[in-house]
Amino acid sequence: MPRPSRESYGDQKPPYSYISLTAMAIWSSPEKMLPLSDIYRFITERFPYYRRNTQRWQNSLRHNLSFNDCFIKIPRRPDRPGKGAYWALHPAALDMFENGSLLRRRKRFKLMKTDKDRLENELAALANINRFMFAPPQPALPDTTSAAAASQLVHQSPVANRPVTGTTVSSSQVQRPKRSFTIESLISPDKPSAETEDDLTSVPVTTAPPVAFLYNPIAVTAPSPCYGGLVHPTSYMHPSLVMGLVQPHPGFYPQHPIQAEHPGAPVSSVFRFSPTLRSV
DNA sequence: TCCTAAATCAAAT
DNA sequence: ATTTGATTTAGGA
Repeated sequence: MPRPSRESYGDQKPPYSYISLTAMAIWSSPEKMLPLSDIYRFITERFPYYRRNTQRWQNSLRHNLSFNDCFIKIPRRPDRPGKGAYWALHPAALDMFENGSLLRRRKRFKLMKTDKDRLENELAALANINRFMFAPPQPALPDTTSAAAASQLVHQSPVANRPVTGTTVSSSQVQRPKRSFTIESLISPDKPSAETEDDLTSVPVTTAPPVAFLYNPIAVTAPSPCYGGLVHPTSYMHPSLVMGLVQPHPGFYPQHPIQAEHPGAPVSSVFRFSPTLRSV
């Protein structure tokens, strides 16, 4: 007999809030993160009720994504183009339904402003690094440690890690002499110079960082074959926001291999230069 | 009934 | 596609 083998509620509205539906969709994915379009699909495929009035509920859904801190937007990797960013669950929000109700939580999941700002910076930094990794090829730098090696490594993506210039991150331009990128300068334990701290977000990006990109390691169970990596020191948020070095990078490579079991573990000062990559 | 999360409508980026 | 605001609806203690 025609029976919706699914866990379908037929045309009745499922007893789930948009937040729980979205969380389900995200959590059901291998990488624990999905673009908006896939969230829509997950819902419409399972719940016939949502095959109607799409304009209405999808607008509400989107409203939820950006309004609730439990959802974080992760920039799409340039080598995997598509529309929109990926949406993931904030690790600290994984238990937001512990009270049992998928209709209404006891309290909203909200981050303190300070945490929200940190998250914002981190994502900016990662997106920034992401850009470098996939920056269009350019004449080699005298000092580029691994431009050549970089292009022959991972995947089939056209990778080039040459400096991107003229990519201004913020308003207040800061004139500074370009100097060659050196591992030493990035991992050196000494303080990032007086002016650094407060001006990180307003410096033109001019230096090539190590080849890296971000992914969502919340789903990683073991060091990924093609990425060595370092857990971002300020990866307060996503156990998952991990910087994956695409290839062994002199001076950087696995000071601390990715350990899915210990995500977010503080590492070195390698990423001291974030949130904005700057000439050093 | 009260509190406030969630849904809705919709304008602005 | 995202973010934000205003307003209404409704879960559940």
